[in-house]
This record gives sequence, C-alpha cells and structure tokens, in this order.
Amino acid sequence: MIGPEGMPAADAAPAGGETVPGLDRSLIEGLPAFAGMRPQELDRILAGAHAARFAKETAIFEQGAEATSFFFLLDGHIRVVRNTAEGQQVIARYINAGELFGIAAAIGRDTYPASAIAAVDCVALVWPTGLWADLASRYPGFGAHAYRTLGQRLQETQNRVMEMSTEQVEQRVAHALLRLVRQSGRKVEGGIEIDFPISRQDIAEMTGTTLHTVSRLLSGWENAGLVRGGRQKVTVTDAHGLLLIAEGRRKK
Amino acid sequence: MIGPEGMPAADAAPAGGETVPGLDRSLIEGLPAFAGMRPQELDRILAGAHAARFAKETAIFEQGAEATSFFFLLDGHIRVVRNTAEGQQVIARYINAGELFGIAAAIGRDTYPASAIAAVDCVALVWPTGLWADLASRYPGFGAHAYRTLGQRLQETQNRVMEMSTEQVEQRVAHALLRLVRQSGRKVEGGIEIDFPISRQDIAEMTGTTLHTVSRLLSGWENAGLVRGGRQKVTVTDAHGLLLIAEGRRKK
DNA sequence: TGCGCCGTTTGCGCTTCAGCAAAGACGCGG
DNA sequence: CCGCGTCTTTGCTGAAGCGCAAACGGCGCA
Repeated sequence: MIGPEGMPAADAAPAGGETVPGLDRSLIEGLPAFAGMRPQELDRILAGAHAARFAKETAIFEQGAEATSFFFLLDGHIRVVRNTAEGQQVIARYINAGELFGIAAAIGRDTYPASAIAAVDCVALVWPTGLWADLASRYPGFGAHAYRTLGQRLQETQNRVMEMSTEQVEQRVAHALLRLVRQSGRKVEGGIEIDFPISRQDIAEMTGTTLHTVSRLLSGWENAGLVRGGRQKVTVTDAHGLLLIAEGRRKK
Repeated sequence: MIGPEGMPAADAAPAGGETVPGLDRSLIEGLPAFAGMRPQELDRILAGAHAARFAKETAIFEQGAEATSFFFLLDGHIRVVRNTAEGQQVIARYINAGELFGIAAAIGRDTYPASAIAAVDCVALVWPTGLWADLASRYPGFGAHAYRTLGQRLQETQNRVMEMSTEQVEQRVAHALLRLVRQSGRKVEGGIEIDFPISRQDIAEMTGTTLHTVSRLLSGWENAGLVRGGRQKVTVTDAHGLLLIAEGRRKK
C-alpha cells in the first residue's frame, strides 16, 4: 500500500500508446469505483485525467477555493480538514487509496467545502471539474459509485453527530481509533497499526476533544494493554477490549 | 411519538384520468426541484407518483426499513430521527415543504438510514424506489437538484460536527434556533416563530444536550428579551442578539 | 553527534453541564 | 368545567474534561 519515495510526477509519461497518453488502465482496472467497465472505457476515462504527486503535508486543495478538479486517490492517505471562522480546525475524515475525493462537482458546488492535506506522500488521478457531468452520465456505474460514496459519507458524518451527542469522550476516542484501524490499519506484530502518521492533536480534532484528554486516555489504555503509542503512531493491541470501552460496557 | 392516527393511508388513489391520475401539475410547477421542466414532463413525473397524507406524529418510514419509496414534501414539516443502539435518539434534521426526502435510492441504499416523523399533518408525493434511476436519468435537472440537496445536507451535517466540536452548549442552541427560524420561521407580531410544534426535548436532541439545559437557556434568554417561549413553541424576538450569543461575542 | 523543535505526558484547579428530583403550568379530552 | 397528562421550570450536586502550566523525550537537522 505504501508508496515510498521516488515516484515521478507521472504527468509526462513514457509516451506510450496512442489512445492512452501515459496512464495505463491497469492503474484502475478492477477497482470498485471502476467496476464493470470495459477496457476501452477505462482508457477513455483515463484520457481525461492526469496523475499527480503530492508531498506529505501539502494541500491538494483548500477550503473555499474554486473547485477546478476532482480526484481519485491511487496511493497514500489524505486528511480532510475544515476550518472554523475562529481558526479552529476539525478533521472531517481521512481518505484512503481507492477513494474519490474533491467531488464538489458531483453535488453542484463550485468551491471546495474543506481542505485536503496529504498525510503522507500521495499519488492521485486528477480530472478537470468540467468532465464530471460527462463521465457520470456516460458511465452510469461510475456515477452510481460516486453517489453511493457520497451517501456513505453523509451517513458516517451523521453517525459522528450521534456519537458526539450521546457518548462521552472516552467512548468517542475509542470508536475513532477502531474506525481508523478498520479503514487504514496495517497488521504488525502484536496488533494493528494506523499506517499513516497521526498525532494526539489529530485524534482530538476527529473527536471534538483536546490533545491533553486524548493523551491521558491513550496513556491509560497503554497501561491497560489495549494500545501501544508512539510519536504520531498508534497501534491497537486489543481491539476487543477497546470495543468494550467504545460500547460503554467497561468502566474506565 | 404517539400517533393519534385516524387518517387513511391514502395509498389507493382515486384512479383518475389517463395521463395524470389525479395529480395536477400545478402542484409542483415552478418549484426548484422541478425547475426547467416542460408541462408534459411534469405530467410524466407525476404519473409515477401518488399523494399521501400523514397525520401529525406518525412515522412516514422507519429507520432500517426497506426503502420502498422516495418522497417530496408538498406541505408540512418532518422530523428526521436516528436512534442509537442504546435507545437514545437524535434529530438529524427537519424537512420543510418543497424538499425531497427518503431518497435512499439516490445513494444506492436499500434501507432508510433514519426515521421520518410528521411534525404536523403532512402531504407528500410518493414514488416507488424503482422509479428513481429512471427519473434521475431521464430528467437530468431533477437528478442534479437531488444530488445538490444531498450535498447540502452533507455539508450541514459537517457544520454540525464542527459546532459540536468547537462550541459550547449555549452557542450551539443559539445556532440551532437561528437555523430553525431561518428555514422554518413564520413572521408573527414581535418576532419570528418556528412554525411547527417543537419541544425543549427536541431542541436538546438537535444540539446534543439535555432538555434541562435547553430550558434554562431559553428562560435566561426570555428574561434578556431575546426570545419568547411557550409550550412546544419558540419565538425569536431579537435574532441579532441571539446571533451575538451564537458567535460567542456576548458573555452569558 | 549534539542541539533544538515538536509532539507528548502529567498535574491541578475550575468551569460547564449532565443527572436527579420535584413542583408548576398549559392544554386537551371527557 | 374539571382532571390529568405532558411539557416545562428550577434548584442542587457531582464530576467529566478543558485550560493552563511545565517538564520530558525522540527525531531530524546542522
């Protein structure tokens, strides 16, 4: 999954075939977002795109900026961040490889509602916004997948509202960790590790609390043998135990 | 919660004329959701629908139930409610006349993610889910409007997450009131009133707090001359003053 | 290889709110 | 017109968790 180093901007490709100017359909073949499409359709879709590389911690787009492009993440992890008028920030979600993002066009917006920051070095396909309507109508499976994604995000966001309304901090942080591990976990010896750098502050911004509280909770859980911590690193060693906390079935 | 029931399901329509079985296009003509459509297109759309009436406090659909229909609210106000596994409930949003709802089909779901309860007696157009794909592709403007609506709801929900993360209860309740007044306000003498019955408990479930806290806040604001309260009734008399509180620019 | 920065840990006081309890009031139905 | 149910108000108490402050430690850079 992780694409270490080295990858060229890929914009300028080795001047390959005729219909496919540099992007090979094997990049996206078989991925859910492009399921059920014929090879030449994949080529057509890729013909409108280019690949771009984004260095760790750089902004792919900024909240409020004109939505000139939409994206498909080929490799890496992206943090979607919203800023309040008062300058505080909240992490809306993380995007993993294989997901569409920045699809403001799909919902008829002309600016991005949030910023996207590369959590690690990333590679993404980039299409101009103007192509959205064309792609979505010409390839209904693609459109349907995008709208399903949108719906899932709406529901996840509402789940978060429910958590914040009904659970206390300890449970919310436990839920957030479990979600991260499920969506972006990498099996390591002795547990599952979140496979991108994530700070206590980041976790706090996902759960509506402070880094202090997160740190305290993680310390406690580390003593209890549920997780292992590290600088910008969390490894869950006892997912079941954490689930008990998340469900509120275990006292502190 | 309790349904004083009485009115018939209204499923069986009066088996009217040929192309338009009982529904006149004037019902939806000129509404944003159906903008830019020709009269016979409106008729076609209505041909697949029937109108139904829902008594106050009855469920139009239930969370988790199979999504057999989607809806357009002609008149009334609907409360969209999600229940937690532990039995607590959270109000996701209110639907006003002129909005689509229950569009699980649009995002490829086959069950409703929340329940819809009529806050007052309501009238809605009802289409079978199977017609969604047909309508959305045959009338692109209609589909685009639906997806725009979806996107707006996603953003509103994220705004709520941000509020809950960064603001305290007082500000959240003030924001919620202002939003209600903006979306469903009715001008009355001396202020703007939320034009459907809404209890302190409802407001608490919208803002992630308790009815006690909401009651205390409203009492305080009433003394300060910002709102007037009543049984299942709130009137905002000084929206600007309330805004100051919502923005945190005024101390208690 | 040493320094400095940034992320992390931990303690302490204090504010904000939820939880519990009980009484009051508004309106509907009989 | 009266009684009852539901919604609302209000006080008190306890505690979750935020804010502030300070110290620690690991990683990367010079």
